Amino acid sequence: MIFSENDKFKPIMKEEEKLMERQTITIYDVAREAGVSMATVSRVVNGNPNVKPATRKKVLEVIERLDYRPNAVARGLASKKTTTVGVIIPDVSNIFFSSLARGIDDVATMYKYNIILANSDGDDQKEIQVLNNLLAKQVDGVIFMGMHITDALRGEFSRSKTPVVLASSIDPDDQVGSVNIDYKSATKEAVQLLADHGHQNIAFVSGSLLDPINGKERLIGYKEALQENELKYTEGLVFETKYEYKSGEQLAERILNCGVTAAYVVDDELAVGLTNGLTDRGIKIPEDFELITSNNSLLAEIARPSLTSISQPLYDIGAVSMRLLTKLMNKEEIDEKTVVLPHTIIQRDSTKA
Amino acid sequence: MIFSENDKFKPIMKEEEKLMERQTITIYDVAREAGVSMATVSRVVNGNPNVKPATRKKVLEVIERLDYRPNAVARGLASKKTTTVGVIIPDVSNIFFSSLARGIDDVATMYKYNIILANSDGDDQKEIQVLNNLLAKQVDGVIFMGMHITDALRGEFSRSKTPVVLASSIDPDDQVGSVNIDYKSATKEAVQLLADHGHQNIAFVSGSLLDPINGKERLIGYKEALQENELKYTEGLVFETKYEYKSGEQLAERILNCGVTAAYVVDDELAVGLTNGLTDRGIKIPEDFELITSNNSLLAEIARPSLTSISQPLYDIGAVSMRLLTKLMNKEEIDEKTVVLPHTIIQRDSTKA
DNA sequence: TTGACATATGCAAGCGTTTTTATTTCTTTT
DNA sequence: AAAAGAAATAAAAACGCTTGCATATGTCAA
Repeated sequence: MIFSENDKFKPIMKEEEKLMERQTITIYDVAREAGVSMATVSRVVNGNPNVKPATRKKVLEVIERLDYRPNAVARGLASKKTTTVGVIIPDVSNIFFSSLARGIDDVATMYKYNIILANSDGDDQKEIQVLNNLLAKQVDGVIFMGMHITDALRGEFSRSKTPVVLASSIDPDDQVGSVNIDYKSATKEAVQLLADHGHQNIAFVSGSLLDPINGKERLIGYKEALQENELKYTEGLVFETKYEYKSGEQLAERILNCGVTAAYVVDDELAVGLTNGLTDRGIKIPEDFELITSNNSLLAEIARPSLTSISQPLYDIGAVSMRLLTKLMNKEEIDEKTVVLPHTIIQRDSTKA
Repeated sequence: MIFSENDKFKPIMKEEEKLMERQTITIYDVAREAGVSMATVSRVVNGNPNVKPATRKKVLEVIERLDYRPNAVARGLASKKTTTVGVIIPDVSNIFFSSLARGIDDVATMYKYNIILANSDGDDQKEIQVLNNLLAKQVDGVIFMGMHITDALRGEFSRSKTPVVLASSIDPDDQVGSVNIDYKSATKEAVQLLADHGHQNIAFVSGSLLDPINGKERLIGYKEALQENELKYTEGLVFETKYEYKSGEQLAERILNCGVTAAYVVDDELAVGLTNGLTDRGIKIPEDFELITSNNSLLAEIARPSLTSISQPLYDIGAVSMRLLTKLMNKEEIDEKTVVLPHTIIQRDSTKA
C-alpha cells in the first residue's frame, strides 16, 4: 500500500527529487530549468554582453531560484585562471608582515582575487616547498616577502611562467617585480639626524647582514652617513641579532659597554626591546641615549618613550605590490617593474626635539 | 627550401616539440613516457599501495625527468577535495587575530592543507560575502573568527555541508565547532584579583556589549565577581569603546573622572592605550591604578609598565581549531564539538605584587 | 596443471566549467 | 521578398585529474 503510493509519485517527483538530493546545483541544472544551453548560462554568469536581455532575465531568475553558485574549481580548470594569488610570508603574527599582508588582501579583494597565505619562517627550504605547493594550486601570481632570496628560489621563480612580486624584499637582478622604499637613503637620513645631535658613537642594530636589505642597503647608508660626518666606521658598533623583543632587551648591556649613545635599529620589536632594556638600566631616553627605529608600526607608537621611526608605508607597500601583480597577471604594459615608495621620518620621543 | 627542411623534421620532432611547447606537463605525458596508463600514474602520485615497486620506480623516474607537478585544480574537480580551508578574519594586522592565524596555518600545513585568508573587518555584510566566495572556491572547511555571529551568517553556515569551526568566537547554539577559553571565569578571576587589592571602583572596559563574548560572558563574570565581593554594579563603570590604541588613550580622562582606581580591559591594544593615557596624566601604575588586560599578546609584555594579563593561548586556540576542523572534514567521531582551553593570569607590573 | 584468489594495471566515465565552432534567428537593405 | 550580415544561441570538445569497474597477471594450494 505504502509502496504503491510512493511509486505513484515517483515519476512526478523525479526532477524535483534530483534537485533535492544532489548536493550541488550545476550549470547544467540551470540550463535545463531555464530552457537554454549551458553556454548561455555561462555567458550570463560571466557578464558576456551577447545575451538577449529577456534570456538573461530568465536565466538570472532560475539561478536565484535554485540558489546556483558557480564552482570556482571547475572554472579554474576550464579557464586556467583561479583568481587566487599565493602570498609567502615569513610570519603572519609579526606585525611588520601582517601590515603588508593587509594591504595585499585589500587590493586583492578589490580586483576579485583571493589570497592563499603561507608562512615560511624565512626558511630557505620551506620557501621553495611552499612556492611549489602554490604553483601546484595554479595560483595566478605570487607575492613573496622574505629577507633573503636564494639562488634556488630565484631559479624557481624564473622557471615558472607565473608572475611574482617581491614586497619589501630586494632582489639583485630584477627579473621579477618588487616594491620597496629606498632603504639606503632612509638609513642615511636617520643616522644623519643622530649625527646632527652630536653623537660620536652611533650603533647600527640589525638582523643578519647577509640579508641584502641590511648588508647591501642599510649598512651602506649607515657608512655613508658616518663618512659625511667624519665619523669613523667601526665593526664593533654593528650589532647583528634576531628580530625579537628579547634580543633587544639583551643587547642593552652590550651596547652600553661600547660607549654607544645613539642607535639606529632596523626592526620595531627589536627597538622596543632595546628601549625597555636601556630604560630598565636607568638610562634616560632621549636625554642619555637616542634611538631611531625603522618600521613605524603600532609598536613604535605604543612604546614609552614612543619611538622616532623611519616611516615605511607598510600597508601601501603591500597594496602596491598586489596592484603591480594584477598588472603582471593581466599582461599589461609595465613602465617600471621595480617601484620605490617614498619614506619619511616620524619624530617621536626617542630623539631630542 | 627552408620550408621543405622544416617539413622534413616535423614528424620526427613531433612528440618532443609537444613537450617543449606545451607549457604544462600532464599526467598523460607521464603515462605515455612511462608506458603505463594514467590511472597508474595517478596511483603512484597518490601513494596508492596497489602498484608494483618496479612500476612505481619507473613512473617516479619519468615524473622526475619531466618535472611533472600534479595540477591541484584538476585534482580538486575530480576528487571534490581541494585541501584548502577558508579562514575568515576581522583583520590580519591585529596581533590578536594574527596570532590565531599563525596557529591555524601551522596545523593546516601539518595536515597538508592551505589556507585562504580573507579579511572581513568584522562587517556583517562582508562576512557573508566572503563566506560565499570561499564556498564557491570549494574549500573543504572554514575557520571563522569574529566577535559576533549574525543569524544570517549562522543560516549560511548550516545551509552548506562544509564544516565550520569558530576560533575564539561564541555561538549560542553549537551547531558548528568552536574553540575558546572560559571567558566568564577568566574575567571573574581578574576582577576578583582587583577586588582583593581593595579596589571599590573597578571599571569594565570593553568593545561592543552586543558581542556575546563581551555581553554574555565577560560582563557576567564581572558582575559575579562584584557581587561576591559585595561591590555594587554601576553602569557608569562599564565603558564600551573600540578595540583601538587611540580609544584607550582617550578613555583615560573619562575613567579618572569616575573615581575609578582599577580596570579590567578586554583588549591589549586598548589596554596599552589606556595605560599610556593614564601615565601621561601623571597617574602611577600600579600604585594609583591597577589594570588587567585579556590577551597576553606581545603588547602586554612590551608596554611600560608591562601589563598583567589573562593568558588566552592564542596560538593554541588557532591550532586546536584547525585540528578540530581536520577531524570534522575527515568525518571522524568528535567527542566534543566545543572545546574550552585553560587560561591563567600572568602577573606583571600593572598590578601590585 | 588447474582453479581460485589476490594483486596489478588499464579503460573510460565523470567532475562542472569555458570556449570554439556551428547553427539558428533577427535585422537590414535593396 | 530575398539576400546578406549581425546577433543570439546551441553543441560539443576541451581542461587534467580520480575512481569504479573490468581485465590481466601472478601466486599458491590441491
